[in-house]
Amino acid sequence: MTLHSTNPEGRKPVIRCAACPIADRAVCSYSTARELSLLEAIKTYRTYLPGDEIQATGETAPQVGSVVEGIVSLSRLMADGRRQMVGLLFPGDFLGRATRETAPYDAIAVGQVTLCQFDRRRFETLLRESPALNRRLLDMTLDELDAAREWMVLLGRKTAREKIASFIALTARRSRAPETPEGLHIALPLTREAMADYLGLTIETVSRQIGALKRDGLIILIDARHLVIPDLDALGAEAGDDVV
Amino acid sequence: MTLHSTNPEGRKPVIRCAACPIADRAVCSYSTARELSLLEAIKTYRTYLPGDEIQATGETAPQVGSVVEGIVSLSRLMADGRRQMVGLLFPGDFLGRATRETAPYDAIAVGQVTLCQFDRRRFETLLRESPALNRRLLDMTLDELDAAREWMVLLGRKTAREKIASFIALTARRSRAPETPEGLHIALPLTREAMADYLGLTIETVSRQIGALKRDGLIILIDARHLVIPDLDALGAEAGDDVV
DNA sequence: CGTGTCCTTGACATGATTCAAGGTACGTGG
DNA sequence: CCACGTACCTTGAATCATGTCAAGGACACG
Repeated sequence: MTLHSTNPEGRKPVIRCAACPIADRAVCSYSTARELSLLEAIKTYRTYLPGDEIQATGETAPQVGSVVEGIVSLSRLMADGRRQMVGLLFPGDFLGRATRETAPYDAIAVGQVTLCQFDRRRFETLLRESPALNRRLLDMTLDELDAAREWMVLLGRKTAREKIASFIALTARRSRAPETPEGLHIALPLTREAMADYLGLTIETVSRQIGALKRDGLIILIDARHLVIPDLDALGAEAGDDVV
Repeated sequence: MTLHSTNPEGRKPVIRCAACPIADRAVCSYSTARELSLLEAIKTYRTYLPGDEIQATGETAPQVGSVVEGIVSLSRLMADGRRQMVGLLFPGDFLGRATRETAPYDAIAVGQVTLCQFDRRRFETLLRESPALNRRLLDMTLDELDAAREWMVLLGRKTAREKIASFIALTARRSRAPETPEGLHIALPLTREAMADYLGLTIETVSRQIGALKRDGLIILIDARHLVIPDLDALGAEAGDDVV
């Protein structure tokens, strides 16, 4: 089945697990070769275009799976249109909840996304028999919980400037940024609007605070979505985190 | 943590699991009688006084366990003294992480607290062999993650008035409040300061918004810590949540 | 009583939002 | 190839919600 459509959205040929780029971080990373072959038998790949809604609030998802490429945002929309992002999934992260049918937030593709998906019920069956999958899922959920709690501190107590500095520092950590003589070169994966929704700000405030960090020499803007961090420690100091 | 021999802080006689008030909600609620007897063999009870630090940020906890009575707050303290609460544990909730040695936040007793504790390493041994415990822990962690994400929406996007209304409505839901002819009668478990830390506000703003809800007839204050909700739906409408 | 903790209220300051305008980059159709 | 539309981003001025600072009240406890 090596048929590609012109549209990048849709099903894709299955990659062998042995060659999977996220094999060391994904939900299957504790699994034995035998278990991998069971997973391999039920997995399908699927790609989404930027802005595609992968799953809507309250919608029953027939599939769960791992993010292989790209970034997925999880966000909650209030009745009057206010939106708050509640999570950002990077490659290796798990999307969907094996033991729940629905999720109380929207999953939206940020940029182009490839997922390695499993039928939810078949995955759940495997889960019931596999301590390795169970344990891995628990560990990943604990990591997500830690990340959510760290974000609660940011949302509840940090200033706009600290929020922006935190986000840029986080991006630098998450994307192995190439180091040049001038500093770390990073690409911002989100639009100003998505950043605002992640940080609990408006897009104007995001724009102004990025401008302020630039004026203060903490970042060097190449264009709206690319920048250089001359001194990551100095930027981190603006983020208001105590040493962890 | 010093162990006082004087009541009420310290070790307590072990209650039989069969008579446990949180048996239906705790981490052991999926377990068979046989497994319960294994847990019973390693459990100890311990009580804490209001304000006691049950576990400090980064401190290695030799014990994990369930909240039996009282409320435990989880909070993060920033270097300059700003504090953000990142979770509230009610009876039945699990404190501590079986697969991690430390936690990045302080656990503090709100009011008097009784815990049913297990030695972390022995608990982990049981966990490795028990699908029921594993599954229950995963489900509870997913619930905590949902709660954390709901709180992110509150912290990032709600107004002070919505935050207060949300908190009072949450308290009404969590504590089976007695219904009187005038409405639901509830006790606020937190001081103004703790509410402020939970909601990402200052204590003055908390106090003013409670006053505003009172003036608008949405709540009737009995004293600073006790109030009546004449119409929970009306209060809920102030909380800014869409129907869930 | 006096002292400490918790809570409330007022006056004022300020950080972030809102409203408004314009700029840049990019793709599409004429 | 250019004009146009659209999405994304920036900037300024005014407003407003919330924080800050300050004072005092209520209550419990020794």
